[in-house]
Amino acid sequence: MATGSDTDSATKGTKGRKAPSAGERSLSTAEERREELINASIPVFAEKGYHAAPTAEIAKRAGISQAYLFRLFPTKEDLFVAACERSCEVMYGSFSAAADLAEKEGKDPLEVMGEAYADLVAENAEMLLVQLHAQAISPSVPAVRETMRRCFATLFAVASERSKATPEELKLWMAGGMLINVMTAIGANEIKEPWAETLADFEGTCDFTPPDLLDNSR
Amino acid sequence: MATGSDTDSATKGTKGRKAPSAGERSLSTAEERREELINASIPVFAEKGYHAAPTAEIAKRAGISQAYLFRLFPTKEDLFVAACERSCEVMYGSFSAAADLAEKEGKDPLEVMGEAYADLVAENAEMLLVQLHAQAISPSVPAVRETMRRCFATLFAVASERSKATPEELKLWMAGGMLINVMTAIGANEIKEPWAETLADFEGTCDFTPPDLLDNSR
DNA sequence: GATTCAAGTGAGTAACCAGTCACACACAAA
DNA sequence: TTTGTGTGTGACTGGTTACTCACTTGAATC
Repeated sequence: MATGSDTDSATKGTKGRKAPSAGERSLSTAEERREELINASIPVFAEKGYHAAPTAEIAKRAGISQAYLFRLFPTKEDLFVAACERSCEVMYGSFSAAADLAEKEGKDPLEVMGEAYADLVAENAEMLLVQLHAQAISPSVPAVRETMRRCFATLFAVASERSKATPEELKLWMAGGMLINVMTAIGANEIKEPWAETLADFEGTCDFTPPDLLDNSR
Repeated sequence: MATGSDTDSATKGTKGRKAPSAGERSLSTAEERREELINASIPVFAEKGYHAAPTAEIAKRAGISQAYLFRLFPTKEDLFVAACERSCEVMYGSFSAAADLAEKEGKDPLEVMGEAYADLVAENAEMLLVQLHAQAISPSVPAVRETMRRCFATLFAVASERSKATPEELKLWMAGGMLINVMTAIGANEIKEPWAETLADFEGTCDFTPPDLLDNSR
């Protein structure tokens, strides 16, 4: 209930139904509710994982009843898959924006995308945690596995198209991203020991490009 | 359903739980049982994760009652932590053995350890899946987070001592390991697409050493 | 007003699960 | 044989959870 107060007056399109006329409309469309539900579910899935996240808590955060949640998403799995897809889309968006920036400033796209990812994770760990949980349950939940496969396929495609990197460079770049994920999950940045400071230093983690490409950047 | 009917003798009313068979001791020590329990728990935790893994199933696999499980491990969390530690120890062992081999054959230790890890994961994905689940719940289960931190600290120390790699090389090596984990979890090796074939090719993933060190190997 | 349909909910239920408890048995030493 | 201690269990329980159902409310159309 903490959340949901700020989003109740979305009403961006409201084509067919509207007529708030000085009063706010009390009903949303199912599509709007689904959107709110996805947003509300991400913190809960991030914190507790798929199995331990109660649908009742998600519904409460979205400001709707649990019963209505199950009308909008017939199963909890459906909702989790939607949350996964959302977190993937956020990542694509972040990468695309970074690539635009790199293109405009003549920097190495892969490097800027890596920095963008480190920033995204630092300020919005929820997306990453949803992904980690999704990866972990991938072997036992086919729908989630398919979603994660598509996620990596798209991620790879975006990174490949927007940079001129070789497959091997892309692989190293991806590997760096995976390391960021894990180190963030265990909070390595809070640890003042050499191993943690080495592994949790994200400044150069995604900077796997040969030195000769890094003349004007940074 | 079929409560323990598969294990040696029926558990029901039969007094002797097992035929003594000529002076053999029929009771195990608590320490032995704990060991069996850890081994039995790993596949279950690997497949279902921490929250969805029922203690009853673990007990059944170990051939003991659920009640006794809770005498040996007061909470499910304790058991999960023990399973995590076990999977870490398996990894250390694999790395140490690989380093011995590399030392004897004059190869690059980091490279051989990477290959050993790829082999370990390929033939024993359970260890890796336990780790993946542990990473995912690290933010919300402090005991697990501590365990994972120690795991990475030890891993880093072993890799550092047994190889002459710089911190930066160790970081790249670790990142490669994280990529192996994720690609294995989503079964990327089954996918016949360029992105998957690139990211799931583990032969060279951990081979981040400069070319001048790779003269006699492979 | 009457009708229709979508949005939305309170009050469940059946299943499951971590953890408990009283009790039984195995073994060894006295 | 007794007694002490550790191994081991069946039968719960209290709490939680995904999902359901009968029902109400809101708004557009006839």
